[in-house]
Amino acid sequence: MKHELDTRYDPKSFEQRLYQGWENAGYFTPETDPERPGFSIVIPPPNVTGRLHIGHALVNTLQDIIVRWKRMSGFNTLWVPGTDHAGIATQMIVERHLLKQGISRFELGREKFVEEIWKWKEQHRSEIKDQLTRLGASADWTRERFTLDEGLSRAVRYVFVKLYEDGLIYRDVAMVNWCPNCRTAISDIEVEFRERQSKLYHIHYPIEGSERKVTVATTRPETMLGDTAVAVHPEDERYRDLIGKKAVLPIAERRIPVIADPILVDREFGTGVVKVTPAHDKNDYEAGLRNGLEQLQVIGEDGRMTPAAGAELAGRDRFEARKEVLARLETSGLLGETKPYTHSVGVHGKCDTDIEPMVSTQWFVRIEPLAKPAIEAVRSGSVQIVPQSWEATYFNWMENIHDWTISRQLWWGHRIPAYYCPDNHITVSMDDPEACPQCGAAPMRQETDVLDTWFSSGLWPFSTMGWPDDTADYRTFYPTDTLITGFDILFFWVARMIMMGIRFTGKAPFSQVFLNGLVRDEQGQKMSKTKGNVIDPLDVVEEVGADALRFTLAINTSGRDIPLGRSRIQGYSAFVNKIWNASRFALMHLELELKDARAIDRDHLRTVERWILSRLNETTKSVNRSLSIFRFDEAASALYQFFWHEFCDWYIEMAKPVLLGRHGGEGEQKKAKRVLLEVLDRSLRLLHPFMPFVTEEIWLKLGGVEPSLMIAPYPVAEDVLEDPDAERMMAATRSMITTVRNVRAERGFTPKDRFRLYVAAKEPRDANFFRTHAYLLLELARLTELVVDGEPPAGAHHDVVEGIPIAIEFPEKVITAEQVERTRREIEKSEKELAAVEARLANDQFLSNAPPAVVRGAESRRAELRARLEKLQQNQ
RNA sequence: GCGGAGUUAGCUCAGCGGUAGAGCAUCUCGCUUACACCGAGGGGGUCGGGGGUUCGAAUCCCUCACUCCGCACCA
Repeated sequence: MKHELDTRYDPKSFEQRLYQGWENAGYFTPETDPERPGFSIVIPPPNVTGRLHIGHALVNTLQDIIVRWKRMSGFNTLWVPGTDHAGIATQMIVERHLLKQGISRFELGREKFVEEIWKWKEQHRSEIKDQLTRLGASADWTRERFTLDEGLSRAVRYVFVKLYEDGLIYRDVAMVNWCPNCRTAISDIEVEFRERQSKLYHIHYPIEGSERKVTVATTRPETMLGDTAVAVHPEDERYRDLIGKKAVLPIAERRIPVIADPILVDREFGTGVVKVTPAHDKNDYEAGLRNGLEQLQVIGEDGRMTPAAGAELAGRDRFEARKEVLARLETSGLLGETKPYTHSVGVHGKCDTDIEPMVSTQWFVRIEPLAKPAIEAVRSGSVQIVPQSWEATYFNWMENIHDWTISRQLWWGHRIPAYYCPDNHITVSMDDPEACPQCGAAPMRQETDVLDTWFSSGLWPFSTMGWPDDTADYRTFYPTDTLITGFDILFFWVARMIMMGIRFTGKAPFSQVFLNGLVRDEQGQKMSKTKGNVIDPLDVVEEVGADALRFTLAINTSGRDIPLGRSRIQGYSAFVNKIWNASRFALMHLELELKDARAIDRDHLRTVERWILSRLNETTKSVNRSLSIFRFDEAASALYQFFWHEFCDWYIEMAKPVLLGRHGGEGEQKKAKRVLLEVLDRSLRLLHPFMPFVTEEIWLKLGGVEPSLMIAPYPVAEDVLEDPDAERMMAATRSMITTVRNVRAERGFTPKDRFRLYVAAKEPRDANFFRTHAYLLLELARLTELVVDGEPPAGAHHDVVEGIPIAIEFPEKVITAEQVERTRREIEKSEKELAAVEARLANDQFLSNAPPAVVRGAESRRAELRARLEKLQQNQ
């Protein structure tokens, strides 16, 4: 029974059909059996803000490779998919979207606005699912989760209440990072620092009752309106006499004290005088607390000046106010020197707005008690970070961690389960309280703030498994095994999952973390819409199929950033095409189906067949090893190298004489077909995690026992298949063929010209091999005759390959200039190497210190070089 | 300022103590009945500079230079 493949590789004709088949058959859904060896992984939930980009394609391809590999390797495998509500980001996008239609969220009100976001979420969630489907992600959609799901929300609430009861969550007044655009507090890590060309302004503050002025320097003149002191160093002789006096704050005309503060002021820096604005600068805030200074808020939550800034400036934007303040200082002659100044400014990463340090009441997580065990988990190796160099970064951050601001003044997210009674007693509990447990008063008002989105994603590995309930999923699949994600969320997400996981489940949520790099364009530039160098993964899938994209991503993943361009993907789509065509060739000749094929009897195989099985075995070994250490590049390269350059270029070509009936009998042909089937079958299995679609489409035609390749066993190396002897003979045969082709071209013959080859095999075994395998050389090297152990005529071209002398007899003596030059260079090169090897072997230190194997290697290399030189010289 | 990574063929990278590699690009020849998204062959590198350890260094150590990425600071 013959199965054929279409002449053309057309991924569109089968990719979606196959995925549907897998999903319908339930292959993505594991059983909940705690007894079976399990493997689980949770997706880094993409934000429901929009479509997936190429970075998502990368991280999900890598997860799918591992997941498919583990599933085929016999593990009860679960990959949990899902999405993140992404607090600020989603709220911002939907708000902008509605504004385009002329609707403001404030008109809509909280409830209606949140409803709008839910609609948006549903649309994008399904779009994301569709995209992952197109990539071939074998995730269990029956277990899909969303961070605002009922179950996950319960986990969030449980954790909040627990941490509050344990004293690890507290509410306090503090200086936080405020985004005037988003009108919410954000945590320290959400602030990004941007280098900016700015100006440093010097401002003179007159001293009351004196002619003296002190000069301060600032990049933010508008904040001077909120100054409540001027500080100098207590031991600074220049200003010592001013301590305790008053300075007159220009414009505001307020009197503010000159104070001494050794912590705030560095004598060496600038003028040695610092303006102190406790309400709008972090250091000043602390100095204010130390010195009992007033906090005067001159910039409001909206980034506009408050009435405290003076009637004329109130309501003006902070940057406009800056210009105004400068103009006024200029007229009053109190503006000093203005210097260009480069410094970093903190901005909100999501909207690029300058952060305004602001004093406000917020909720915080006391982080140190959580961080300590999380540091220990990595230090002890119970959580392994790959590549390991990230560990240093992890420790550095975790050891200097600050309390985490978790409240957000947003509408979209988990509302904080804290309730205030009319007397402002706070109650935090799992259930909504009717009346105040402390004073009995009612009604209770729930806190309007929501939680930082990362608070819920920090629970993802166990909240998705049904925790805090003791569910079958939790027992079977938690802790998860591997986490694959981008290094950019190591602190945002990975660290928090480790902290929360250990605190609440007593176990680290995963044992290995693979951090992948950033996908960049071919020039190594970051991809961005403004640069126009973005690659949409779905466009690529449309063009060349998911398999080519996946393989390209995998073969470029070593742990560092990945340069990616269209031409690169094009290159690997050629490989997929090659697989298709080689399989097509094989299927034209195969008659047996896999399920009817008997085990291969290795003892009766030809050397070529033993050789390709040995190579395949080596490939199998290396692919499994590489995947186990996340070297996707190594695994993919090994497969590429084997399939294309060993299987296609050599094995298939060598099998053709037998398959096409030009050599050997029917018995030989049967054996060759059996091996061809074996190699194709195993290759497809090995390739499947990387290219699930094309391998499945072909493999289904091989008639295997399993209904799908994705649930067929992954190959494991078997030592019996290793065959150094066959490898040696094939290396010699290949070298001979290459040498003939080579010399033919150098001497100006065309591929059609045929010659006689003399092989001087000393060992009877070798001689016998070349006699029985003469057909290989005759066909592939295009010979007229192969003479084993005969005397070559004068004028033949001599060489030595793999220690075996050979000679090529030409019909006429043609020596091209190119050939002479080439021989000269060959000789020169060999002489140089021989001199080096001889020098080494003459060195007693080398002989006594180097491992015996290395010495032996050098000796045989010397023998080979000597023999080869002798032969090459005959060619001159 | 602290920490990390990088500097290998024209490009993008692998190799990390024992004869310099891959993919792409380039050049020559070939449409040989799986594949021109192909086949065969060629050219191309003193492995960033300098020092050291070693019988032996692209590979280990020191140092310098440049690039990138975190974190901190920034009157």
